Amino acid sequence: MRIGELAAATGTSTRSLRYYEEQGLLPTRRRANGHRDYDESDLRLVREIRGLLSIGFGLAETRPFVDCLRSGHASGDACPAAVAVYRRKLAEVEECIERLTSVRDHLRTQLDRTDANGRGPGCPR
Amino acid sequence: MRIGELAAATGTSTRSLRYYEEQGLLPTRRRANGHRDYDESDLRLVREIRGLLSIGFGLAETRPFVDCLRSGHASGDACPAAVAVYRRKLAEVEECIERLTSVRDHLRTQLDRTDANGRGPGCPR
DNA sequence: GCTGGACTTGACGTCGGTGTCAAGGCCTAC
DNA sequence: GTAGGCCTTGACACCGACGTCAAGTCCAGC
Repeated sequence: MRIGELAAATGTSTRSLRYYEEQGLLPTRRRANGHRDYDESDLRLVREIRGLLSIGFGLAETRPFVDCLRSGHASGDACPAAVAVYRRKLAEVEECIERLTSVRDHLRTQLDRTDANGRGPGCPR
Repeated sequence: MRIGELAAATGTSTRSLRYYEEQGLLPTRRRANGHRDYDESDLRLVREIRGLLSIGFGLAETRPFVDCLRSGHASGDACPAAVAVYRRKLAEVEECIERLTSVRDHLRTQLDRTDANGRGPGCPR
């Protein structure tokens, strides 16, 4: 499989795939003519990466999952390092939710207050 | 008040203040020697900006609040344009909370499974 | 043999809010 | 007069995940 096919199969771009390779997430197998060559296992790697990115992981955080797959495990989260990242991410997400919730409450309070006050004249738009 | 004093008074940096000015958020008053000159009203402007930034507003989104203050209103959110930004931000934040909540639930599920099985179902998505 | 599409590497652009450096002007104290 | 602290403008660096352009290589089809 060439890079364009892999990109199409995973819904990403060749640029991204080269970037993942540059970051050490994808292997560098080449054909005789220098073109990159991929197989089914690489397809799984890219799907794992894209899945994690889509839910807010950083590229670096996908490494344990990718390593896990490449070391022969059936799923990327079968390894302790990956599970640890899951836990860390969960804590991060929970903290973010908390922060946003308090911001939300703050915004609601402000809106209630300005609704009560009415509007001032001569405001810039 | 010179720029260094304003920076100290607002807990920010001179670099940031010059940037705000560059973005049209702060006035450009100068002394005879070319140094920037600030007063109490500018202090309020910067405090408004920093407060909004700290709860996740972008600098551009602070503009209506700053304009509102500069047009003589006692508070930055006294003007319709500012209230509109509040509403928009509230919607954004709420959507973000929703997304993160579903990610959180997803992560928890994954963790439960790996805890139970020693292996997860594969690519999360 | 030629066209054109897919591939290669390399490098710069993006976005936001700064940090930081450079080279110089101003002002006060000693 | 000089040290040094604050000010000035200008410009590059950063982070992340790419987009995009450039110039050249490879290969299949006609």
